[in-house]
Amino acid sequence: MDDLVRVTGVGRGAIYSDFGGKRDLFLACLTHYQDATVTQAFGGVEAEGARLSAIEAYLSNGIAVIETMGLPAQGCLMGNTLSELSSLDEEIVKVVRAHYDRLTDGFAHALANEVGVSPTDVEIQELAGFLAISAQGLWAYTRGTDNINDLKKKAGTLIELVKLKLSSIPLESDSK
Amino acid sequence: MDDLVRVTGVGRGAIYSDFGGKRDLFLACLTHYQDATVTQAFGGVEAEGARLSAIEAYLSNGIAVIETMGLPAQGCLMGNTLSELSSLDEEIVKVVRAHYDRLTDGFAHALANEVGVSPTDVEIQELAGFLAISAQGLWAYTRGTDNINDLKKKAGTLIELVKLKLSSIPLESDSK
DNA sequence: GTTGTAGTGAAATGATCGTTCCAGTACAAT
DNA sequence: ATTGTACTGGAACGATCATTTCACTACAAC
Repeated sequence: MDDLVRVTGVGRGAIYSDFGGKRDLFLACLTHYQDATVTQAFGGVEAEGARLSAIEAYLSNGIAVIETMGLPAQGCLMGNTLSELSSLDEEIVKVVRAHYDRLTDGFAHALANEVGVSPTDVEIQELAGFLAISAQGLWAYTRGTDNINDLKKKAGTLIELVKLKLSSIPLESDSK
Repeated sequence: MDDLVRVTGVGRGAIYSDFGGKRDLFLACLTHYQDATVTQAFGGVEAEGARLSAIEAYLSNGIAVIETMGLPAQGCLMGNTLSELSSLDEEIVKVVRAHYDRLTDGFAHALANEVGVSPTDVEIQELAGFLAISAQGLWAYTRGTDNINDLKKKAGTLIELVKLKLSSIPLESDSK
């Protein structure tokens, strides 16, 4: 709280009257992170007509941002929150779960477009959920490394594996 | 610290004389976690002659333990620590990095055995590093879900993708 | 100009927590 | 029996921190 007062230049009283307290402030941060940061970074994957290239762009853009900010990075607020959750605050868990669902839906959307099947396809859903987990794992990893090329290669491997899997789901599509 | 005194039944003074303080205690916990918990869970992958089946067992055993302990789970201490690292304590970062390296080496060892190539093979190394990240992502995810079947499917997808990739590295091997 | 709203700046409160200290106890070694 | 070691139980200290309160200021509305 002291840090917030110092960094934002906003008075203590204003913070406590605008938000209820520390926990509510944090919840508001989570929501704002979803609306602003995640939408900014992930919106391309959720956009109409997005395909595998949008997923590639999501990863490489994320890594590019990290590169300009300098390693080690800060990771994803959602993933960090999930790993810090000791007192399992149901309201906060709900927000984090919604994030994973959002990632999964977005990935499924783009993957389905790529292959030309329904986003509700079981294999697509499962692959999308897996992508969400691996991506979160990657963002967590950025907190501990200082090797940007390592990061890029790992993202590349993720995309490569997804492509391999996609090519084994050949239905009514024209694939890239 | 109060919790530790209450739960362990060890006096406060003893804790502070045996370990230096809170930070040193935590570092000792990290080291002990490596020696005991990780070795217990991951030793099969590191064992001589381990192959892909050992990796499958590592994942399914981990999920089985989680199932008996009940969801949501606690995740991996190394991964949790990495995500909680705000004051980047170099000594602690070192331990967490070593954990990722250990996972990567272990995976590379088993993957190389599976395919019949050297563990230093570039593609094997990259796939192993990717496995480490995805596995950590999976353990983090267990902190937020209560769906054990979802977990099992995600682990299955990870293994499936690894198999797909392995089958594209056919050198001098007899594969499973 | 007055009123109302929103914010500042700083002090004060109360809780939490890491750490230290010490008197007393259990017990093994000699 | 005595000495030494290791530990307990609990008090106490000091720092940190979330939260509250309040006198004062800036400013828009009317």
